[in-house]
Amino acid sequence: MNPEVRIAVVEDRAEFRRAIVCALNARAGWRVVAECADAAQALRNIPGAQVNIVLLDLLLPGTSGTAAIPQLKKALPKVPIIMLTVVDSPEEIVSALEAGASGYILKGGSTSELVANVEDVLAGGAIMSPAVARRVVEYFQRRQASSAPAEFGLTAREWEVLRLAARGRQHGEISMSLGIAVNTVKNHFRNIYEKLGVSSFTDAMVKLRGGRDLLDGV
Amino acid sequence: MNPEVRIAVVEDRAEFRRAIVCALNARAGWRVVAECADAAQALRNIPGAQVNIVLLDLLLPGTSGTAAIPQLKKALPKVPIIMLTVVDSPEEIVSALEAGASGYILKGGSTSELVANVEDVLAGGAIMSPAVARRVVEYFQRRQASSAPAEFGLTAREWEVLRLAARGRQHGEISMSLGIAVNTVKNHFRNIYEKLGVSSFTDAMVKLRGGRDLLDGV
DNA sequence: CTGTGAATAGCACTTGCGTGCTATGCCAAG
DNA sequence: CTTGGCATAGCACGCAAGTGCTATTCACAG
Repeated sequence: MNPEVRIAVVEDRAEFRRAIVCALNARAGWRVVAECADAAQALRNIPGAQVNIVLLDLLLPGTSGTAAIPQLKKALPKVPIIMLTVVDSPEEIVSALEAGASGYILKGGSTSELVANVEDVLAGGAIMSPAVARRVVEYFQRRQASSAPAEFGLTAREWEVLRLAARGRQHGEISMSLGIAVNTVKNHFRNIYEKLGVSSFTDAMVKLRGGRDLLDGV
Repeated sequence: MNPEVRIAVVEDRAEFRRAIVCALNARAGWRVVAECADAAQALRNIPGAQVNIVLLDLLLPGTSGTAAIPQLKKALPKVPIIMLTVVDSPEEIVSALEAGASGYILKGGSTSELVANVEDVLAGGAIMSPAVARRVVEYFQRRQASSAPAEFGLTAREWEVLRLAARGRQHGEISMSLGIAVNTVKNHFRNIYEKLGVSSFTDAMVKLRGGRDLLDGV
């Protein structure tokens, strides 16, 4: 029936990419017809390659994998995309699925699992490994009750700074309100970001809101 | 390590319940210690039965399985619940997961799959069969596509840009996702800010949220 | 047919944000 | 007493965000 399953692999780390490609090529009837190291290559090479399925890494140099999904989907609406990555935060997973990914697998599983997952997706299903499913479930449960504030270990002063910023104040205004230097405000943000594992104010808000975006309920 | 895995099964159709119970009891170290035909029975019998995991049907006489989840969770916060049902609508699946279910399996799979899924959940994961995962993905993608109409005189495109930013995306990522230039993204923000009478993204969020700050409800 | 508004895009520029690094004073736990 | 966490502060640098301005295309209403 299927003359051939044509696969594209997008992954920046060459050794890892090779390993995946080998595992996939080893299966009869499958062939990796496109290997790409970043999003730009992917967008250039994949549309013309007649692929049936795309394996896409999330952390790529330049454009992130998630950002590339909508464009890949626009060019190839019917080709399923599987995310294959080490990133397991609920927010990233949900973003990828919203963007159009059909599956999300964490690196670290065996190659036989990978092959089985690809089969599932080709058969019209979607796949999430148990670890990924767990993150998705966490996402739902947090958005439901936001019961556990998670208490990221922020100090009272850090919360104070955050509250003012959350009301639209900028660094200079915050420093005036609290009677401290702007540099100190910046240091508080620095420490907050580190504790939350983010690198921007907006990301911090999303994280503290349990993944609910800033327009939730508007 | 584990002296015994104690399981509860809630399912109204007796024959089906028997089949499940047999399959689970057949595994060494597992024992079904509670069989219930409806939610009321479940709430009466399960809390005292020292169970490690609950298999719960969705369609039950009287209270639905989903409605029973929060109460079971309140009595036994740490005991995972797996939904086992024929209902595969995205809304029902999402509701169950929001309510606190750790997994969702469609009836019709083999008993060996069932056993494997229970193992995954006991190991701390969450599980979704490919068919269920597919529904969840559909849910996310519809949620992203369906958009609110203009209430502040903002155009559809402007809302689209805002929503991505509200999830923590920065200008460059937004431009990639929408397939437009960064300058165009900036222009959209420019117009948004003018319409709202603000001059920063955070101010725009506060304004759109009716003055409620970004940490409201956290 | 023409005007208006939306979406697109570019360029130059300023400002604020985020980060890397260092440093001091304080206070409580060990 | 010393260690460690917290709050304080400074400086320099790169980059994202926001601003001012212009311009093209397209659809649609007048």
